[in-house]
Order: sequence, then C-alpha cells, then structure tokens
Amino acid sequence: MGSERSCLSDHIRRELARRILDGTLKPGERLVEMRIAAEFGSSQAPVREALRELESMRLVEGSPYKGARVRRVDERDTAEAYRIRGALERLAAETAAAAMTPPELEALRGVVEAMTDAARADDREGFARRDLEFHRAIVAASGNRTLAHVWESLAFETRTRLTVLRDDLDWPAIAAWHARVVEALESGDGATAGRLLEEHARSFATPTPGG
Amino acid sequence: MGSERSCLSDHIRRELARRILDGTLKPGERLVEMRIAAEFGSSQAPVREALRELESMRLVEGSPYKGARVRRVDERDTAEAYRIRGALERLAAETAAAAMTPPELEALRGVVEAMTDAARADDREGFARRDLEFHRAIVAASGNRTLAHVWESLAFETRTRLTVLRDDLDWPAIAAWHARVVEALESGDGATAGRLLEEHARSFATPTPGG
DNA sequence: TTGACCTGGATTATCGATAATCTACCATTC
DNA sequence: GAATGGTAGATTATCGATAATCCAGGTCAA
Repeated sequence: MGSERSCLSDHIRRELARRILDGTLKPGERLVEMRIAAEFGSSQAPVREALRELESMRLVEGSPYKGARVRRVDERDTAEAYRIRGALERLAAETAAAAMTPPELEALRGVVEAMTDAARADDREGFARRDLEFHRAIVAASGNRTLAHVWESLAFETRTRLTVLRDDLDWPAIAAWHARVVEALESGDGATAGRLLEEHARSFATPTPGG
Repeated sequence: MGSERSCLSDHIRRELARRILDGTLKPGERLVEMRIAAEFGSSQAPVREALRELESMRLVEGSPYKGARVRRVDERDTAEAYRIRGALERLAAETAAAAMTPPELEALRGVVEAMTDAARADDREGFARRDLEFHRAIVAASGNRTLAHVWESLAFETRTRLTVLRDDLDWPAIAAWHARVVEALESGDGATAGRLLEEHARSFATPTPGG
C-alpha cells in the first residue's frame, strides 16, 4: 500500500529496485542516467527522481557530478538491517497482540500454512514470499503507519533473496516457528510474540556459518 | 555527515526542511513547485527532486498530479514515531553497552551535565539540543550505521520542538534520568540502559495529560 | 433543485537541449 | 622517469517549454 503510484519515475524506480533485488544489477555497478532513460524510452528527469529515491532507500549511492552506483550491500549491512528488523517487529507484535481481530489472525494462520507447504516442497521462492507476507502483516496489524513505512524502507525484498539461498537452514522448522508466533498473538501474549520475532530476525543477522 | 552536498536541489531541500521545522511552513500548506522555483531563482526540476526527498523523509506528502503539502504531523504521528524511537534506542543501547569506550562514556556524561544545567536554568532550547545530542550519541555508539540512518529519518529535530513546549514535565528529573542511562552503560548493563530508553521514549508517546 | 457533464485555468509530469563538472589520457617540463 | 597541466569526451545538473492531468465553477437536462 501507499507507494502505488502510476507515474513514470515510480515505474522506473520499482523496476530498478527489482533488478538490484534479483542481481541483474550488481553491487558497485554504475547507473548512467541517459542509458537508463534510453532503455525506458523516457528522458533523464524521471530517471533522476527514481535514482534519488533509491538513494534514500540506501539501495544506490551517489555523489554530485559523479553519478550513482548500486550500493555494495555487504554482510555487515544485512546484519545491521536484520537487527533493526528485530527491534521493529518486536514493537509491532507487542502492539498488534492487543489489536488483532479473529479474521486477521485467521489470515495469518493461512499464511503460515502456505509457508509450511512451500517448505515441504522446497519451494524457496514461495517460502520467501510467504515469509515477507507474514512479517508485513504483523507490522501492518500494529496500526503504526510510521512503523510500516520505516520497515518497508529497509527493503527486505532485496535481502531475503540472499538469505533464501542458504542451505544450512531448516525451512520446515522455521515455518513451525512462525506458527508459534501466531499462537502467542492469539492468546494475546504480545511480549512472547515480540521476543520470538526479535530472536528470529537476530538469527538471520548472524553470518552464514560456512562462509 | 553524509548528506552535505552542494547542488541546488540539496540546498532547496535543506531550506525547506528548516522551514517546516521552525514552523515557517505550516502543516497542510501547499508546496507549489513553480512558486518555490521562482523564489530560489531555479527551474522546476531541482524543486521536484527536493520535494521527493522530503517526501521520503515524511516531512511532506504528495500524490501524482496533485502536488505536495507539508505533512500534517498530528499527535498520532508523533506517538508512533516515539514508539519506534524507543525500539531503536533500546537496540542501540544494548549494542553500545558492550562497545563504548571510556572517553565516549565521559563525553556522554558531559552532555548529561549540560542538560542538567539547562534544566535548572529553564533553558528549554538548550535542553532540547542536549537531549538530541545524547540520544544521537548512543545511536552512533552502537556502530550500526543503518540504525543511525533510520533514526535520523524520523526527524526528531522537528518533533522535539513540540514536546519541549510542554509545561507538565519535570525537566530536572528527566535530566537525572539520563544520568541513570549513562550509569547503566558504564557498568556494561545494556539491557537496563535499553529498557530505560524505551520507557523514556514511550512516555513521550503518551498524549499530553491536559490536552 | 439536483445531478451529470463540460470547460478554463492552474499545476504537475515529462521532454529535449544546454551549462557545469568530472575523468582519463596525453603532452610537456624538470 | 615522475610530476604537472591541459584538453577531449562522457556524464550530471539545470533550464525552458510542452503534454497530461486535476479542480472549481458554470451549463443544461430531468
């Protein structure tokens, strides 16, 4: 919600974000305004606006008269973002526990089921999508719009791609773990739900064991 | 740090942010691109970029073909922001406790002393400045740059203005309370420091008792 | 009277072109 | 040979103008 506009610069922004996300655009790669403009059949202006927004999302970095590059998102950045995610979702869960309606909880449970199915089928793409949906729903259920905005600005769509490739994780266990969060929320225990979410995020902030 | 550029659009952005901050531009006020451009002697393009960045800072809001307005920051927004602040600073303190050096702690103590002096002199302007300095220092000491970025994006310079006008608060007590945070950090007790900071922020998230 | 529909003026979104600045390369000097 | 300075090409920052869209107010039919 929110950022669904229809002007050209937003289209370009979304598309560039997607490419950074899926690795088409590699870290450190230059983003030349006119080249991008030519590709989208637009002029320079919308591209500039898109780049500026991506910059404020910290997906690209730039300096005056030198242009923009895809930001090099290293392990440290990801770890930092996941720690913040933990803190934010903890707050979200604590707030949401007192406010979530039975239909909302039902929907959340459905997401967890889909996640479990994806884990069984080793459908990591689907798993990642459900996972995002789950966490986003809790953030939304907090009713704190500023929180939702801040959470979105951390662009976990980008980072999840990397995480989901890890082979050392027990996906069905993670799905089951999400179910525990739902149970805590159902019993109105926001503190427990919050603690679970914070630990979960923190576990992803740890570098991959093997390298 | 960071955002010190020298191009026109950044100059316009900073100036507009300042005016929103000090109330020259009032909430809900329209920001017409060509009018602003005329005032700064520029064309439309730099103004547009500035507005888009202010939008991502949530200082202004806009929709396509309808233009931008100074964002109406109501009590709810402020409450939301302070809750997030609490969550973020809690994380910051927990991380910083294990990392802060004696000189850093010494500096932090100095800030609290200045804050205490300002409180005694009823210098609210000075108090607010020291308060921001204190919290910013803890966020910085966490070493989490992403956290610092997110924290800054909540623009507490803007909101503190409103809070500092409240008459129902015991400023010397608040200053003393900050000293307790330093003590916790000095003894390496990040959990306590974090809890104190979260409670503190949350207390400001509560609407003013009288109205 | 009321509501759908149009029209004019204002404003935003985008364009194509120019000015300002950077970077890499080469010549020149010591 | 190394350092300095200058020049050409590429790229960004900004401009002025045009196309697209919105909004207020009036017109007309029922």
